[in-house]
Amino acid sequence: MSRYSAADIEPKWQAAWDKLGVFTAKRDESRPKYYVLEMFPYPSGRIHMGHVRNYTMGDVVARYKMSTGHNVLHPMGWDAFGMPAENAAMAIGGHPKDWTYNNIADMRAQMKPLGLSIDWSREFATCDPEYYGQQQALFLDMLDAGLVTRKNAVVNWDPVDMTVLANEQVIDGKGWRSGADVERRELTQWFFKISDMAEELLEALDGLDNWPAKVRLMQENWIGKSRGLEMEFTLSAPAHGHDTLKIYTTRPDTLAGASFMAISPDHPLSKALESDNADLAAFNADCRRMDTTEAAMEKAEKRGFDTGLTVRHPLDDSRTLPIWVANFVLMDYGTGAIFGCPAHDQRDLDFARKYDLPVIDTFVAMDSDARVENTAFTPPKTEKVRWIDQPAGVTEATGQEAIDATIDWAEARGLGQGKTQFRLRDWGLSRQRYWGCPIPVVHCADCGVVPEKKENLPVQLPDDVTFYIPGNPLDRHPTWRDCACPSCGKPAKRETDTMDTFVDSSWYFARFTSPHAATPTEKADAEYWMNVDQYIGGIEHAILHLLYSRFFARAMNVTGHLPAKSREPFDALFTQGMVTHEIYQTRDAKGRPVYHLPEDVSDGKLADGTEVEIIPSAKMSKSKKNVVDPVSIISAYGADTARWFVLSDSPPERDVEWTAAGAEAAHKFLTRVWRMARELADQRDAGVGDLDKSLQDLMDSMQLGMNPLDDELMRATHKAIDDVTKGVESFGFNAAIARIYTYVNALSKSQASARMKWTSMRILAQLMSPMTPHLAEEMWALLGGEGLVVETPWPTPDDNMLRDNTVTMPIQINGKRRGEISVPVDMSKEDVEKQALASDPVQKALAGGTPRKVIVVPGRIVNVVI
RNA sequence: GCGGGCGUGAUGGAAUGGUAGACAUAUCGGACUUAAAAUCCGAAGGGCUUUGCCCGUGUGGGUUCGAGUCCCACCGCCCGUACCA
Repeated sequence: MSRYSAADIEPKWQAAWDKLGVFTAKRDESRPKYYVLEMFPYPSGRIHMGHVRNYTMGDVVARYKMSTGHNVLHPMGWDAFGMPAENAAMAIGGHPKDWTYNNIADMRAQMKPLGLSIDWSREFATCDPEYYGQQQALFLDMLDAGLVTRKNAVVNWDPVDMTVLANEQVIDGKGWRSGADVERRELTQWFFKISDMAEELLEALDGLDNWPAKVRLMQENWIGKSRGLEMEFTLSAPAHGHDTLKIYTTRPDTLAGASFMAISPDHPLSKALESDNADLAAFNADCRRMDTTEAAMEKAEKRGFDTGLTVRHPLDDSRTLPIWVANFVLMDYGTGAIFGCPAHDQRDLDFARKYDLPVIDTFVAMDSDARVENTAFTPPKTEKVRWIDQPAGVTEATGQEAIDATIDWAEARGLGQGKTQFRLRDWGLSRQRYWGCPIPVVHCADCGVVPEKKENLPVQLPDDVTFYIPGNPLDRHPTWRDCACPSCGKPAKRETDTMDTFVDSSWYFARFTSPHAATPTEKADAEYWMNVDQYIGGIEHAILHLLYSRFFARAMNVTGHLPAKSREPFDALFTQGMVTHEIYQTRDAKGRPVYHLPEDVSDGKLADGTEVEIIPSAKMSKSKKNVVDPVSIISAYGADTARWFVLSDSPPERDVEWTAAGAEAAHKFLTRVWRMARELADQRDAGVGDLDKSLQDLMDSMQLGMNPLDDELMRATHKAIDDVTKGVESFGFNAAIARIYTYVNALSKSQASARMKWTSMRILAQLMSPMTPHLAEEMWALLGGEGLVVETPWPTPDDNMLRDNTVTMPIQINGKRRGEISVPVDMSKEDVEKQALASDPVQKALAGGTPRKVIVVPGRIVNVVI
């Protein structure tokens, strides 16, 4: 071979790894285990660059850990249930099952050429009956343990298609197919009682030291613990059997500033009033004609309806407050009723101005008497303020102090109770869809809702279903629902709801430890392999997937399927950024955007010379025509180039922009490295000198009398090992790669002996092996390395080789760089100061005077203040 | 709306509160070549009155001997917002 050919190299080494089974994970108590996991993909049919980046990062970690003596588990599977399969069946015909398994086969075939160190023997798809049957067993155990409940919840209902819509299927309040106005409809649904674990899920965040702080913060805010006051207001006159209105507030300190009450359209009082108030009924109906997302609710115009009812103000019997129905009050949170304090809440203020309600200040800033006009006064709860009217008698205090005092005050007088509230709601898992895990329960006329017997699992999806009409095919299947009641044996009907696909992805990491066991997990395997030492995935999963998985791990511990140490299943988490690409866009006659494929654009112009508008760094999407297909990159340059590029150009947690030039450059670099190895190998073949087995051997034999050029390269090699190791261990892959570039530049310029260069080149192969494993094996083999790189221990640097004798220190005058001095590393602070003061720029600036202050940061900098 | 994050040369980016721009791309110059490609070597933030000085990390303030980094406000983009996965 006379030039670098990935097409020849890559399949060869993949076959070599397969033959030895180096990636097959086996329990081995004698070695420390390391479980590295990337979030498994949805089988859309094509892998994309985001997958390449995600799995390459995991592969770097896995291969590095392998080389440091760990027994590595690195599995792969498919998050295979979900709506796209049903949508495909509706759009193009066929069956979700065929579509899904075909996609999996395609994606596996696209993924394998990447040369990932995956144990494919553990592969499974969540739509395998073997997997979802165990998920049903888990569900039954959780039901038994009291972790599951049934209650009502609202869904998006499409009245034309007669079907439940997902939030993403509701566009501007209308169904995506029918275009009909979507309605909120209440259904009885299954829930996991995740809110029972809110406190623990919150507190345990503290222990997740190796998770990004931002993810812990997002989860903390999502769980949303707050302490407030629950209290009752007395209605001036009872209405529809209600004589009090129970509210929950996190700001009881502002009670004196209450100027109206607001209740949810779904509040029992609001519903009761509908019967004799047609206008209110119409208002409520209008409020319910909105999709169910929080964003839509919050962004909608704030509207209210005056019920005409009033309550008495608890602080002053002579004051009455009107009760309004307001579209921004959620029935799900607190009691579905609040008091409005316009002076200290912007939303309440906007509402008060709109409907001409009073604004009553209860506190002002320490240094100002300014009253609220059109901006509510909402200082942080930690800021001290002056109170005008405070029930608990507080005069000067922070908001938080006033809240605490008011809760105590209200409890002492029997006006209300302090209450800790969580924002986190129970996890509704019912889905009215076919392509999901059937919920294994039976509805019996006599016995009610009965769990299916474990020996009847899996409750399998029927294959003979059609998708010509919307709705759940399980519902309309002629026979599938029919079954015997597990309790009394009489004819009964199966539940037709299936599980949220988040359930599937909430325990797959545990299943990988024994993917084909007859129980959800196998004790010894779970005990050995858990926890996941390093989990890698997108930041978009920061809340739901990760929170649900944390809940599931606890539930699996409660039900005996995971050890207690796995209640937190992911020891370390890394969230990686997206792969983006420029969009090339022109406009049609009507000014609408027209998108163009990258290959149709050169020098910012189309073939016919039309200038294109370039939109940088956009998420890859088919409709914008800016998708780069990994398969074509691999066939053009090879997997190592693709892997090298996605790691090199951006820090892993940030987005990386795919550019053709960048890919080209990555390939050129790998070619250059290969050529250097080839040339050295040719010299060896010509019989110049002997090879040493390792860097250590070389050092031992050359330590004395080494020539300066060898010494220089030796030091560069040790520094490269040190820096690359640190980079890989800290997810600084781009920095590690930059360091490899520097090292290669030094190596190619070096005039050191052939022996030294051979050894350095082999070290280079090792340092590159986690990122470009095929090229590394090839170099290793060319240079006479023993065995495979993948099985060779990672090199360790010698501390003596990392130390420099002198250091260059910049000299600042008043914080601006004015010169530098070179001093021995271990020179004392005093001597460094003397040298710095004696230097030309300082002497010049001092002009005979004395400095006001001299700061010496050893090994770093000297700052002279004049 | 709310919660979280990000913003540095032409471009991707580097920088434990301590020399801003490592490394790479694009560009320019040189070597090699009949020529080109490839390869190798080199230059380069902007400006000026160029022994040196000024400006410069989205914008405006602040803390510090010293701020890309910490604090406050604002602008823009991205992620999430509970039935997309």
